[in-house]
Amino acid sequence: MKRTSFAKDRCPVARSVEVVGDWWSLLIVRDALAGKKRFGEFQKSLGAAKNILSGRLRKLVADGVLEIVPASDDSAYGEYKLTAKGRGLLLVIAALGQWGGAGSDFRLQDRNGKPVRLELRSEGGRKVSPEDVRLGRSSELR
Amino acid sequence: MKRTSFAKDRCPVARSVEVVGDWWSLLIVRDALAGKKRFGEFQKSLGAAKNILSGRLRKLVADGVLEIVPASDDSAYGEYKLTAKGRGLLLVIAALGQWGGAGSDFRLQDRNGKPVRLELRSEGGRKVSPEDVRLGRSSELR
DNA sequence: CCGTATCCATTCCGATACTG
DNA sequence: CAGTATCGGAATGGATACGG
Repeated sequence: MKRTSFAKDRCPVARSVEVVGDWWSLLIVRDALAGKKRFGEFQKSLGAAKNILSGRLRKLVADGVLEIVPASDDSAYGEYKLTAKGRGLLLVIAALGQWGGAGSDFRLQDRNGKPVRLELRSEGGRKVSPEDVRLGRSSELR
Repeated sequence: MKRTSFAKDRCPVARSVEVVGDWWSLLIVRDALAGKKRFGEFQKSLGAAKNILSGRLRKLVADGVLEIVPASDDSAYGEYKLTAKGRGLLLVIAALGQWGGAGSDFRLQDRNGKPVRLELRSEGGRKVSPEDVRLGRSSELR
């Protein structure tokens, strides 16, 4: 009676959910994208118990989202850094932020501080509204 | 010793996670976006036990992601339909799909069947790469 | 076919104490 | 500061049986 795993699922959404489809992982990635690196920073920001934070960080490292780099400054301990794969989650975080963000202070900005938004574009670069988008046939989803 | 809730968190990512930050909810939304409407369809597609599927559906309805509409064809039972808010999750699903989608058959397409992708654009409509995007200052995140 | 109710195993979470 | 160890309670997940 094990928990069903979607790791091998053909649907990429399911595979993603397997990795970041829980509470803490996404918030950890959010903080990492915001520049946090140290165990203590995450703990303070998230308010999670150390044991569970420890477990999540380990899992994220195992999944290739984070990596531990020796140390930037002093400490004998390493820092948690997003891998390229992990940085790819920016799109997911951004989408969640936009969705939950009506009337909030969430912001994405480019290097010059200009606001950035997520958009759907079709091949030629034409903007597409969500109502006009379809997922592939169901058979392609699983 | 209750589970901490992020529903009131100032960060929209956290609030979103509160609603769809679990396994099943996102997959249910995925299926709903793909056109599934009936209890049985979800159950078959997800392989989830009926009790937990029931609970998730109820929660998603309570959160305004799904609604129950009388019936399209025959049955005395209703169908689960995405609300406007729920359809907004397409961006999230799309992001997850793109992220987990290297070499898979996941597709988004517009009405004409042309492929659609998620992109980051700054104000003027200029494309921005993920590496060039920053989240607001940490203080804005929580 | 659409759920609800029950039972049990597992996993998760929070607090705290402890080590280096 | 950065974790590991342990513990109790809560929520989740799976199977199955039952009722509309």
